[in-house]
Amino acid sequence: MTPEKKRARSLEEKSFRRQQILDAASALFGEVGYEGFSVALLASKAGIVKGTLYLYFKTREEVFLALYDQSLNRWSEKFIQQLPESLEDRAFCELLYETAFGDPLYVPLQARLEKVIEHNVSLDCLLLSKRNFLQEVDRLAAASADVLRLRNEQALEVIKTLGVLIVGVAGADLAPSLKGEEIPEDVQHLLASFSSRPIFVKNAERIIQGVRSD
Amino acid sequence: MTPEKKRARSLEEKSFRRQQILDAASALFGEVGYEGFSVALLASKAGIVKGTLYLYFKTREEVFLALYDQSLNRWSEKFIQQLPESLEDRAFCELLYETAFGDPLYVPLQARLEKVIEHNVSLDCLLLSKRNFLQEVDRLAAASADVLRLRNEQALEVIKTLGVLIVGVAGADLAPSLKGEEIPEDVQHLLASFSSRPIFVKNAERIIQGVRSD
DNA sequence: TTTAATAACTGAACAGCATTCATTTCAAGT
DNA sequence: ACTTGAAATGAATGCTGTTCAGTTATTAAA
Repeated sequence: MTPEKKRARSLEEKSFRRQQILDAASALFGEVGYEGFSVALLASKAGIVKGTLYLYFKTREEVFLALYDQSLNRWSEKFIQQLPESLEDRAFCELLYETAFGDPLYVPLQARLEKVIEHNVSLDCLLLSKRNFLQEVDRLAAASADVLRLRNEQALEVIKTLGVLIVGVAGADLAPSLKGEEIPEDVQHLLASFSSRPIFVKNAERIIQGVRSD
Repeated sequence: MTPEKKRARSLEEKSFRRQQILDAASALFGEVGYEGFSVALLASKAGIVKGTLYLYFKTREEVFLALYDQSLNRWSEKFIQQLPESLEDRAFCELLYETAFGDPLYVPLQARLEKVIEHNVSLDCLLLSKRNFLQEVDRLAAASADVLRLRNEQALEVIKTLGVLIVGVAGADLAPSLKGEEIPEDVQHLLASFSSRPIFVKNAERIIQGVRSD
């Protein structure tokens, strides 16, 4: 748990310690999820005490925001890297879905970003995050424009809209907490009809086609 | 604050008291929003003490869930009632957006439903809520089928998908907490380009057209 | 090598939260 | 008037994120 006990004096050491905390947070999130997450657990996982955490992050939510920024960049990178030269709309949507939902942090954090995380964060952090977001959207749009044979402006609209759709379908799937429960037939059927993957893929396709034919 | 001090003995009186609490919760939510909401405030607003609240709701989130169920029914009712005999796709989407976002509770609660509220709620309450949801979706679909000249199955898909889109765009608008802050030009521009209304209307239209031409 | 200054780090304390439960209080039935 | 059962209470509990006066490791100076 505590690979480094030395104090962080230089800027380098400090940002290394900061990243250590974020790595611990990432691991903890994977174990207990958003709801089970606590500052006490994070501190213990990172091998420091709670007080030290607040030297590196002003609030618990700033940890999540930093985690979100990293997860967005990681996903964006991976998605762009996997994009072939050309792709059918359908396959494009499937790849986007798989890579986004494949990331252990991106979708859970994106889904809670505006309504939960951003609510307890300094303006500085928020602006930093928004600018990073803007940059990644631009990168994604530029990469997608070629693949989908769209003008850059159109690709930008596609990326923005599919981001919105991701958030929308993120809530659709059954909460893991209910996985073991006894759920009656009718409700089980309802939940199945809201399965996120087909909803996303089908409608993402419709949106791309809509943008293309404008 | 305390219009009724008498004890609730009969089932009627109890469900009346329950509704009193929900009304107080609704008013409180309007004043302080989701983040500012607390059980202590709610109790004081309802003219009872915290302990009494827990005779009527097992958890804080069950209050929100009950509030959500009512808001869904209220919005659905209002939307259906305002539907004319026939409507262009665009106007249909606009009406849906206006009525949904016009309700003071529906969108804020729907946006937090799966990722926050449902997390601390008994299975009974959850099933009740899901069944109510299913029923309202069916009502909405039936009413929309005529108006949009779609088969019932198609209308069902449209309603389900637009619900997802509502959740997606719900996070898009600027948090009210930042309304007064000094936000730089570039970020302001970014946020403006994510304004929920045009995104919803435009893409809802595309989705309806997609469903129609399947 | 000893001393002084700096700031990273600590951990106890705090205020606020949702939730619980032994006790009190009230209204209906006898 | 008395008994009874359940509604209502409010103090207590255990948890939360956050703060800060004090401690200690580290570097720079003497």
